Amino acid sequence: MPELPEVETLRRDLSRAVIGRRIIAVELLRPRLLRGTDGYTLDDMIGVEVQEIRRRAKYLIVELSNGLSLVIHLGLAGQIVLERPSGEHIAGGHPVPSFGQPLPHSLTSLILRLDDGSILYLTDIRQFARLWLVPTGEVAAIVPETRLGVEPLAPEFTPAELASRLRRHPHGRLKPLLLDQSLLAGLGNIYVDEALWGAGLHPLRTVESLDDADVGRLYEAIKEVLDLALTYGVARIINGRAIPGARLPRVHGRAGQPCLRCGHPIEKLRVGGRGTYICPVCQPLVE
DNA sequence: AACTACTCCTGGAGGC
DNA sequence: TGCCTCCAGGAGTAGT
Repeated sequence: MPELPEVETLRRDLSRAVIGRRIIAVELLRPRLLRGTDGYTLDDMIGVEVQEIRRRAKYLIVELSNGLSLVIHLGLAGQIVLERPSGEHIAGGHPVPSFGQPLPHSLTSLILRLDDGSILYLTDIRQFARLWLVPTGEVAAIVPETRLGVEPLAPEFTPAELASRLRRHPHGRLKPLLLDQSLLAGLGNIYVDEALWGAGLHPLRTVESLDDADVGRLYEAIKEVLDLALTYGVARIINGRAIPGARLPRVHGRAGQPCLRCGHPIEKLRVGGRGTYICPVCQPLVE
């Protein structure tokens, strides 16, 4: 569930707390989390300063002062919580286990201790998160530009760019294409549903059925949902169910509840094996 | 090119 | 209460 807005929010929140801090201890409780070290070990992070935290697609890249980078992908249900000495918690990623619950949890995979007394916990109830420690110059081997498309927050992402990328797949359907990280990097199941609802487009629409106005609305809807999530807070969903009270989600996880635009009940379908939520009135399937 | 199925994994929900 | 099955889903791979 951590998609671009969750990872970007975490990047921003962690950056203000850990940049300039030194790592004083590393505990890897679930060794399978670590997928590649290029011959280094996690102990090579000890005594080293955090210089920068970057994001590409759904990857977090923690650049260290010794020329290494810790690359983190939270997978389906990875969560990071930083406990600061003040008692403040900085938390992001999957909301289960609940933020604020005592840590470490039985599924906590990694613990980093920092020189100001902060402790960072990576907890992952589905064990699909992945970690790599590699020279910063070789991060591209883990986060390959050849397999990652345009960043929706970057200036290169324009209506023309979206149209050009979609038009390479005239027979492709919208939802699988928007989930394809090599086309557009960072959207996942939830925000794709939100964007398609915003644009009034059915997830099974083919690219060739879209006119320029449709693509323009889709572009604006993607920008809008990312802006909502980054400004007012990420979508709140646990085990596929929307948690009421936030601005997002507006459609995902709301099966049976009224569409916020027209009142018709939201329907759930499966598209490409993924649970998909639509308003059948606002998002008609036309070819 | 487009699609499906399968793998990794665990916890929560719902059926009976 | 308690088993059992299904589902959640990012990403990679294999097969059609």
